[in-house]
Amino acid sequence: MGITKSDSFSGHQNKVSLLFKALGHPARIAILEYLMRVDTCMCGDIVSELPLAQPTVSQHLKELKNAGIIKGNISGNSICYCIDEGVITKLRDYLAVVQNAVINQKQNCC
Amino acid sequence: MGITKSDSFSGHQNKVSLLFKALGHPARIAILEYLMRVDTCMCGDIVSELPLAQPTVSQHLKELKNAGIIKGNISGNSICYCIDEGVITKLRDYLAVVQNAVINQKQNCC
DNA sequence: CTTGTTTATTGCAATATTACGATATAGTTT
DNA sequence: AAACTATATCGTAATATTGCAATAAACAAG
Repeated sequence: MGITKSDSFSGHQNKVSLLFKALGHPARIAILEYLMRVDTCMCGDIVSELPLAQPTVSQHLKELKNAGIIKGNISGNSICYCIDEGVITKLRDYLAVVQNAVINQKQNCC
Repeated sequence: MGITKSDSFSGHQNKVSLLFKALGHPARIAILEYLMRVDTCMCGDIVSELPLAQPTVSQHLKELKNAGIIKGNISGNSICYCIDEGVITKLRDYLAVVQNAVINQKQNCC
């Protein structure tokens, strides 16, 4: 019913899916890639880099922050955003486990 | 407006976000982890493993299949599902690029 | 061909997400 | 303090997602 039955799944499964979900929108990937590209954390104008209105960008930033994918420090009257490497590592490690499990499967009929 | 402005983003950004989005639900993570655990591709009953009704599971399987994360082969009157390792690798590689970019940033003020 | 088993599709209700205008808040500058 | 800049929040409309009952479709077994 549009309501996700979070209670029916493990805490681990919920946590992992929330991280992936945060990356599941092109605007948020664009933000991530912009933060990569600027070669430092970005203290300032992310809005002008994206084809979206300021409140929409603010909302996407909030979701990335809530998921822990980016961090934001107040710096004067602007905000300094950067990617939290730890979470990226966590996701990489998770996918490594998945990949290893698949590789080591005794049968692979597909 | 609930409509994602896909046209405003690059094809790459849309593709990546669709992969992450497919993993952005605990039921789909549970399916992935079940497929890992059974130590082979699962030819049969995934429904009984999940706390969801059969049509709901079928829908989640369809989304994983559409995203290319799992493959399904017909095998008699049941279906054989397994994880597509290639896509997992693709996501790992993407996250590795992100991680390296962050590590090599000249300044990291956060 | 009928029955049972497994998976997919349809239709719909409930909730979530996306987007943005308007407005608020916080800080800086003059 | 007034004006300006940057970001957040509120309210709301449009669309998407989630979940399931009912039903269909595809195949196997008797």
